[in-house]
Amino acid sequence: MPAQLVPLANGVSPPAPHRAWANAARRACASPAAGSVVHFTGDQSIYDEGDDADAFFKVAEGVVRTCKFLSAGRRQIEAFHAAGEMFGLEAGPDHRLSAEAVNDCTLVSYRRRGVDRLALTDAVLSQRLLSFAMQGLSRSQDHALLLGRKSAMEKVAAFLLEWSHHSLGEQTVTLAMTRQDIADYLGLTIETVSRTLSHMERNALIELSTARDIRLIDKAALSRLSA
Amino acid sequence: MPAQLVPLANGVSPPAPHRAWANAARRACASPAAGSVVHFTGDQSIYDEGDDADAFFKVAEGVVRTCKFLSAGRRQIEAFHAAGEMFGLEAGPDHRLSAEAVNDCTLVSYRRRGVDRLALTDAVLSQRLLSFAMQGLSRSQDHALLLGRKSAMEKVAAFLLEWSHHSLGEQTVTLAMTRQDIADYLGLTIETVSRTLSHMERNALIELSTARDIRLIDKAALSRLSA
DNA sequence: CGGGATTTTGATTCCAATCAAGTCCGGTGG
DNA sequence: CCACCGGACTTGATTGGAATCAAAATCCCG
Repeated sequence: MPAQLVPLANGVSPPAPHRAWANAARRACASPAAGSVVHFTGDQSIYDEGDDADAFFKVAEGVVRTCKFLSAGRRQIEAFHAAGEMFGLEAGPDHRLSAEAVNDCTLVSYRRRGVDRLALTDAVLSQRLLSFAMQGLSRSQDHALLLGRKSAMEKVAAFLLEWSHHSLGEQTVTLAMTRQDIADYLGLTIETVSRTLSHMERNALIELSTARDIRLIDKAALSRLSA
Repeated sequence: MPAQLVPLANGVSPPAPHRAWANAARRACASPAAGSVVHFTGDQSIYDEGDDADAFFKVAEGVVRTCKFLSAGRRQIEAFHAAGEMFGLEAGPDHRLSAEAVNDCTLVSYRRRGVDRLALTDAVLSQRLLSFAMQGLSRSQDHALLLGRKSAMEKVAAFLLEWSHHSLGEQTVTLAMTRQDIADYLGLTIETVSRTLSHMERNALIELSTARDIRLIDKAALSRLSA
């Protein structure tokens, strides 16, 4: 069976769901601007910091985290990537972050060299790559502001609002990640994340339907809190 | 007198020193890939967050800080830019950060639209822009790790080592910025920065010749501390 | 049900922030 | 030249917010 080839789409619209192609589909593509579908299960490593950056990815289903590690098991999650988002494109020869599946996910893998080559002649693709990089930069800068200058309450509020955009109804946020993931994204501990959420619930800002399903009762107040 | 036009150089090599051209030189350029020379004095604003991003800059002399502001006067410095470094290039229509002169500095200003247009036909320029953006992204991600997961001691050690690369002899770091700038870059307070430096001096890791001239006595130890 | 992982809650500690004086320059003018 | 001024920096005392240590509760998933 030939691997399904997926074109490098224009926008970041959520792609149609893909079915479980064999992992062997990876790298089976011929056209440099087409990707092959790959699957990862929860907590599986996609690539590690320092790995050869010969491929980059677009999320079709699921959520991916990109992160860096420090001594003593400290981890900083740089970003979560949901359906439609790309990650893993590098300027240098190797990956500067690790990438792991937060939950079971379907990705489209693109070969880096092919895209590099194509970009030399395709100005529109070039523009799109630059735009992708600049958006990532902007996101990372907002994240730095959060990490460097916001309180635990502000961090958690900002996180909830950020993720409300990824949930269908913007009233209920369904979190794919654990408290540890959230803590490592916000530069906090799991206990502080949990306490802060409890505190928000006591103050009727949110409702913890389950630990992973959070209803945002008072978005305006959260918004005020997040800055 | 015609404004001096400065080509968008290939690398990030420190450019030859420029003399004080009139501020009127700004935007007087004809070729889209040439820039005009501009001057700013210490603490002067170059542009503010939200300003129209019609120009971006390369530092010829001096140091520039790019930063974001939060309520209650909180500030996060995203980066310091020294000679040879570019800043202010945006994906969207406006600047996402503010930029201010740390000390008196000489910049080369490039018009954004011109470069955009040129990039459509010049693949090499395109590549260079992408590379620039990706380097910024990488830097910002390292910064996020520092802000989210490092102790005060680790932050200051990392900062000193980072800035030793900008000093002529890598033994003595001459700081262009105040303790407040350092604090806002590292997500600390001035007192903590000062205390941490004093502590490092007591432990014979550094020597504070003056407050702004720091001799790195034991770089290996600093390096160990910074991770 | 049962059992492990995840999450919450509680008690305590600790690092960095805050509050509060000093000290050290670098520049200015007498 | 030197005394003085003001901003930048340092140091000290105390507080406070989040981390750590510890334990219970809850949620899954078989």
